[in-house]
Amino acid sequence: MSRRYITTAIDYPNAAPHMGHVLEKVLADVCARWFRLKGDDVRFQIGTDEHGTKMQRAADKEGVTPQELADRNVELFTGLYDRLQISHDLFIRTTDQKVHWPTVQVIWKKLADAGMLEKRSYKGLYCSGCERFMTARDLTDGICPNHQVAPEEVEEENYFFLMSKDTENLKNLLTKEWDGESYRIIPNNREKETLALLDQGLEDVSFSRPKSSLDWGIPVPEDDEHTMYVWCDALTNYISGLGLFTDHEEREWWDDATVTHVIGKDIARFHALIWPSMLKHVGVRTPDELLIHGFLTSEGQKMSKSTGNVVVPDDVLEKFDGNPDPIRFYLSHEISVGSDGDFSWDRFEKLYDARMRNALGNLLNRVLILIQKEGGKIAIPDSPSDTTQAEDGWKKFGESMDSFEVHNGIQQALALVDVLNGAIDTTKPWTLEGEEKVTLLSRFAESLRHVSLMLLPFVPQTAQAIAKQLGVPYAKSMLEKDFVITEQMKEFGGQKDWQTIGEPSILFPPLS
RNA sequence: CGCGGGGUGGAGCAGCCUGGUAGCUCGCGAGGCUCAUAACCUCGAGGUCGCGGGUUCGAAUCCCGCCCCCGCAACCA
Repeated sequence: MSRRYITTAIDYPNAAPHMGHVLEKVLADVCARWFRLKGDDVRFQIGTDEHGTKMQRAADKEGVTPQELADRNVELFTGLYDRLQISHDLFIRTTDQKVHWPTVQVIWKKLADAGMLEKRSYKGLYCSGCERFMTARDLTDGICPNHQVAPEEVEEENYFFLMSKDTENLKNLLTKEWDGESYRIIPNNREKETLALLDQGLEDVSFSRPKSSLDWGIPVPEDDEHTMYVWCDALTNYISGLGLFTDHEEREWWDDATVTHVIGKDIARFHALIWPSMLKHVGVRTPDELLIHGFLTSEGQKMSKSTGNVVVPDDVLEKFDGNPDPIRFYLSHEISVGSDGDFSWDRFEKLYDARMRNALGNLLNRVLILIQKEGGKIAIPDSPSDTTQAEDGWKKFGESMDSFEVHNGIQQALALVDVLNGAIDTTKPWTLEGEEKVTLLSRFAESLRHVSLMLLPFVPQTAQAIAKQLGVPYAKSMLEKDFVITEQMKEFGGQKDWQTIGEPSILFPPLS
């Protein structure tokens, strides 16, 4: 058995969560659930990054304190993730002074002791209207588009993290190894992109702001005049959640686990470069895998408030009376891991109808009703061809899932559904009688049991509903975190204590 | 010459790393079945895999050049 630590990016709660947040959490949750199901010891962490000027400004605008804003908005995230049945073990908040801050401050001190932090003056173009430094791209003809004024050149003191020292090391870490450690980027088309960053050369990174320009954050240890900027604060959540460098360390989840960070392409550079560099200089090993997902468009267009095409996740849930599985299914099935994808209501409804309702739900129903008419008994015959197919199916499925090609995994499960629907028409069980009929139908039911197990990481509730209708004895414990898909369960006819079916019912109702 | 991503039948995508009969979902046409949620199955139409060149016995896949879309991932969480 192996240990796995899976994390997502921590979300910035200056506004309500959108589909992009959901994509990432569902992807990570599918992975976490899969590894649990195969028997790994899994710890899964998500959270919120609550500091910074954006939060400060959003709070000022509303006339509340940043903490009040954070407390209020964080509930939008935790509530949504509960409704989506994200199976995290810890939700970490960067404003948590007990869980998060102590580790961060130790990290800072260790980086300082290692000679990796240096106070320098930073010169930039500051717009007093925006209250922030502007980059060349922010400006139109050198003028702030929001305030129609030219920003002034301002100089301030920052602590810089001397990352440029690690350029070669990081390249080695990502391509070969650094001190025997390697950090793999998944999928490999993202690897190329990230490595290109290295070729551009690495610059040192600003790690702090004067307190006068950034107050809402973690104070720099032993320097009252400065507040930590996002990197040291936010990235550290991955180990502060494990209590590293405190008296309640759970270090086995880092040192003796496969560590996988699930993040979006926008923050790949920080996770691929700054984070491992920080870790090395505080004497903590680097993570193992960086799983980078793409962005979602909405109806083929970039999601933005001005376009008005931002999809509110709760609207999607509401369409299905709070059932999280349709959206979990859509995101898993339609978006290739790592690629950009699109959310379209039309596509979403069609997929629900065609795949979930017609292919899967209807198959379950037709099989169960036929069995019910024969008395509801299950009698799975020995069948070498079925046995081989089950073995091959699980092998392929496992390979897809293990390599994080989860879209292939769910599609394989659905491909099996198609095969079964076809086989029913060919074998016409309704024309048979007696034992012949029961054994044939039992084979279909048994195949559906396998489908249900394969769907379990993606659509847990649905997978359990299928197993319950099938009457599989383990059905009631399927959603528990210690439920494991055993070798026996993966065998065709391996569930010896399964005798009768349950009560058939409509798995997915039609859309109104 | 900023950096990336993409261009595959009507629509949306997979395949490309590790060359070898072009695959999936939706849509369309014609049959079939009647167990089932007006569902299901079969067959069919529809593609010079952006363009040009190269490597190869063989290229959607590898190499070179070009065209067209999209993103910003430059201290933006």
